[in-house]
Amino acid sequence: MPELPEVEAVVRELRPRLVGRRLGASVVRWTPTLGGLSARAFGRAIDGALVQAVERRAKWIVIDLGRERAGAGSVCVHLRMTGRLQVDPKDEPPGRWERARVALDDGRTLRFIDPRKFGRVCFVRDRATLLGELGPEPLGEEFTLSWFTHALRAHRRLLKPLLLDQTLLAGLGNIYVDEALHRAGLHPLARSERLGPARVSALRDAIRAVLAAAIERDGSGVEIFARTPEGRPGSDGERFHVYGRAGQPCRRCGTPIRRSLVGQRSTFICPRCQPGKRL
DNA sequence: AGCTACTCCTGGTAGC
DNA sequence: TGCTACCAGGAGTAGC
Repeated sequence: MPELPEVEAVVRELRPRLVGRRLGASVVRWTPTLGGLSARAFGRAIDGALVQAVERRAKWIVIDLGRERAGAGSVCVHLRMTGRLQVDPKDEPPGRWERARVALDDGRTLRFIDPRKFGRVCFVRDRATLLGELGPEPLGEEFTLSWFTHALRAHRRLLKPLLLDQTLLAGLGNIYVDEALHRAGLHPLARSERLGPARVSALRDAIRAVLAAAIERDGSGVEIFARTPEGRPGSDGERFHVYGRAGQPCRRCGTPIRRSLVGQRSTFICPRCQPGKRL
């Protein structure tokens, strides 16, 4: 499932294909994709708008339509579990899972494909409507050690659910939280307010290292989710240390990785590298 | 305030 | 072969 690194990869592929393009007519095959807006209102809002920029904020893809009267606002896309955004020739057949498409002025078309229908393509005048509550970017300057120390103390929550909370820190999902916790040697059920300075620092470093490494490799390795907008699969799938590796030996100490549920989510730990409560 | 359970969806897979 | 049952999960919400 796309998390911050996969979304970053998509944005990097889309940017040169979209910036400077003018949007045209849209076709929406599954209206809930628009997040409440009618297909007609969506079409009216974006038709004729010029794409000024394509950016990432947390796991959102933000297509900035600038401030022209015709297209003031942004199209914000969330891939959720299985969403994909790709630019194809305009005669590309929709296939079974296309939920929406928007014509481009270069003869191509921007397609949103999403088998499980969880993804969203939202038009908003003010992006803060969707992005305003998000916490800082884990790779950004705001994610300082002192801020993180304070945030972990203030919230008094279990570590994993807290790290998945996008209003605290924006961009981590199930995979990279498990990877970061393993790298930092921390248990997912540890209390956030009880982490000492060394562990807070190790966690912050681990989060950044895990995300940066994933961005470098472009994609999560889970093929269906890791495809770039051109449909190429992401690179190697051997990168994870714990995620999806139940029963397999920890790459650091050889102890079998254990799977359990934390807050309804699959959670993978090495019981030796991440001591704490039993899962 | 934080925690749990539930909801949205459907492709894939395990079991019979 | 063809069925059923269940799982995956980001984020929002309700209820305690």
